[in-house]
Amino acid sequence: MHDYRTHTCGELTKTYTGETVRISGWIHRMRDHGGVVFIDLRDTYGLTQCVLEEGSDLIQKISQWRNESVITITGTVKARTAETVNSKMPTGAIEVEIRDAILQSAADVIPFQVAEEDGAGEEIRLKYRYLDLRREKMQRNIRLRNNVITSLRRRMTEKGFQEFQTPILTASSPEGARDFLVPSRLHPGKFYALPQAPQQDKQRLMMSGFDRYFQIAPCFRDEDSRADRSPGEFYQLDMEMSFVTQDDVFGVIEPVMRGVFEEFGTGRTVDPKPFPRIAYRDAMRRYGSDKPDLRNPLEIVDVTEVFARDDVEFNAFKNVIKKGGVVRAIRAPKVVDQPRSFFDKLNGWAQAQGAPGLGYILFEHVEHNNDSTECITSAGDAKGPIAKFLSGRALTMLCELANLESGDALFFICNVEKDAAKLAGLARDKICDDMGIREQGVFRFCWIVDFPMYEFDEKTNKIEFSHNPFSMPQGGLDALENKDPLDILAWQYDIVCNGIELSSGAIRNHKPEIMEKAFAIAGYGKDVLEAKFGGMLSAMRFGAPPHGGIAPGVDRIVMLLAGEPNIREVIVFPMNGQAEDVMMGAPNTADPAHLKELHIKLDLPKAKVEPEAAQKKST
RNA sequence: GCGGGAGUAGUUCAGUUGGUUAGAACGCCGCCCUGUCACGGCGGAGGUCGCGGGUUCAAGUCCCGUCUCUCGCGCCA
Repeated sequence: MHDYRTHTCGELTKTYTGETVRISGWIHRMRDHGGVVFIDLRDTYGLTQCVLEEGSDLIQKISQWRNESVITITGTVKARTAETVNSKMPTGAIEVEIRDAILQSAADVIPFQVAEEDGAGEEIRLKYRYLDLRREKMQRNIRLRNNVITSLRRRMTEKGFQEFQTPILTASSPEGARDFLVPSRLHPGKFYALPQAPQQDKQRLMMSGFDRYFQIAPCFRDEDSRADRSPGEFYQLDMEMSFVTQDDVFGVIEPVMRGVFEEFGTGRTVDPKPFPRIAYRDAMRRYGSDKPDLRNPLEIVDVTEVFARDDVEFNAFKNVIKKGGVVRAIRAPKVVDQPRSFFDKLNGWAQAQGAPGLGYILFEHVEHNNDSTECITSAGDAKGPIAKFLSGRALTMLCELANLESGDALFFICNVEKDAAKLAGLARDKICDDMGIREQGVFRFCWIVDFPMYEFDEKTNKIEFSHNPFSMPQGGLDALENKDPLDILAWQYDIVCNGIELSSGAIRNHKPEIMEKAFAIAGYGKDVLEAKFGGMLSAMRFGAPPHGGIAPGVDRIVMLLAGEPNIREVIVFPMNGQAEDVMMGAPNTADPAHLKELHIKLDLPKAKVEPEAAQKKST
């Protein structure tokens, strides 16, 4: 018989009755009835009830073992009597009568409970992550992650993509996030950078003629964390393909995303229609966001023209419009029966966001004309604090623009365009959740396309790349030479699911002359370009195929599928919000000899914490 | 860097207007219990109320400072 197990804790059923088996695992729970003792033994596959019958000479020994100790049990599989069957457990029809038990590893008293969700805080869960990971939910999440990654690999491989490994020790990229640096021993004063993404590597592979690349790629960015952004490092399904247009990239990745969300959606559905494509500018106008959650049925409409009319007296908006501002409206359907507090709370919320308030008009009665392209309302049918400032014609225009029905309300936001769009976007989500009308049980995908190539940076007063400087501008060199830079669009796209940005991608620029011009517009001379991207430019001069790709975030995909609001719930050993691994003690000091070898001298800021307190924390 | 929330037993939390010995559940320890499966019963131990200062006859509670965690903003091509 095997030293540790003949079966797992998830597999024994009635068909094994009478067999002598050996199983190993953790003591999940113990129920000591004095004469008879039950042990739920747990491994990653399941739970099996083991029983010590009355009179067993093992009772004395075993009843002293603590939960989470690792033990090996040898015994006989017995069918339970009808009254004692537990139909909630897959192994609930049997139990193992213990003949022998070995304590493989005794557990101290555990700092939080493994067998139940006791609500332990994240700090302590991360400190004892190996205990936390034993819990059912974490086992399920991490297994899901593994299954998702396996599925992604299979789907990409089936489409003819090859998986590559690209360097971890690589060069700093001047654009984008902060790099993690690694000092070089052989080259004093020089540093490697960890890749923020294998962006240039995958382009080099296309230039190497490999045609279809993918990788479950580790990416490193030294930026602050968020609930959906793990600190320090994360994984992407990175892919790139040659001789393709934007449609070709969508044609490959859309079925992969759809497939994996259908495969692991467990009842949640994906709309069978192609993912809608929304131009960036439309997304900002209609949803106030470049990552709209399409489960939210509310849309934003521009009603600036109504408030600019001479027969509208609302000067609070008029004065902003005169200075170039816009008015955006959100239609809230069928809210006529909402209590006054519904509107007051939203107003208070808007003020907390820094807005003067959230004006609204409640349209009690709206009549549609026969041809149904027009609707009318009269002043008496419009209620709310700002209704009195609008003429009947203006109110009718609002009805038409927002396609209102009787009982609907419009909420108004007025500001310069960028701020109005942003607040309208937030208000759109706030109103949706207050009304409780966000769609449940679905994954709503969309593509955001036609991102602008450049944007005006108000801090530096300069034109900057708005996204990836390697993207191909729509219209190519001609557009760069002849259009207003701020009007130039890029072959740059995002994929969004339920309001979470899963990925950015682009058709890349493969022509050195376009690259030079693109960088010149952003104020970078040929020398800068040559210094920073010399290798890439050079590769472009030896026959570079047109190519493009995308890189969906694996952690975010798993997070969505697991239904977790926090990305750290789907990562085995995440760092905390301060990018520390509290269990491993990373980052940590280096000993002087090691630093010397790396030619590094420290120039530390003044200590923020008393040394004593810092020491207390680290123990 | 900025803003919100939190910090009380091993864990999750309660703690009134500032007023007796700071409580509960789970966990832990001891005893009892022959069928439970979140077993049950009895008893017990366990607290620098994050830390420092202040107000007060009296502070978990009020004030100031500070640290930590978390959410958001900035940042994240």
